[in-house]
Amino acid sequence: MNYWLLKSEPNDYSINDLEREKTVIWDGVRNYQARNFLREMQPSDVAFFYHSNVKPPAIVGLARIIESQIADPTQFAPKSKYYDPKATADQPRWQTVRVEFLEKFKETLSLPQLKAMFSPEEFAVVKKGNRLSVMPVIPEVAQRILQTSSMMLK
DNA sequence: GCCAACGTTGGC
DNA sequence: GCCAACGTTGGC
Repeated sequence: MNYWLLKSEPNDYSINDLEREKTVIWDGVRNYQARNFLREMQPSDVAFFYHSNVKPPAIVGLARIIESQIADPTQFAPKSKYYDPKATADQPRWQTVRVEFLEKFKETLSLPQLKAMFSPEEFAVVKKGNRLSVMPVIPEVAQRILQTSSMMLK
């Protein structure tokens, strides 16, 4: 089982949206490095849900990957801003996953807190200028985040 | 709102 | 294949 981090601007799609909808196809990723990570995801993997472009940016909860290797439907939709004319049903260019809501942290873990806990080498999200919206999380980092968030429940 | 740090595009 | 120009992300 692997851990991941998924960024989303809450104005666009927040953890509350996921909690309400239960599951969602993580569509609209149009960066090759991020897509390659999406292709590696397997059902039962766990993703940290990160809110970007807000004050403060923070990890706000957990989601689980429940279906992998989904062709991102927006690539076939001419009216979508994510439409890709080079994609065909036979040869989709953008694969993604379906995630389900797991939990919302009682206390979120802000970017300043994450910077205090982790080096840029062990956790890329704290690296200055990092723009990647999908990234792996090494087990040591995942465990420390989970421990910290469960401690804050008390 | 600013701007650093990218990723992409396209001319050559 | 190089790289300048441009566009986007996202922290601050």
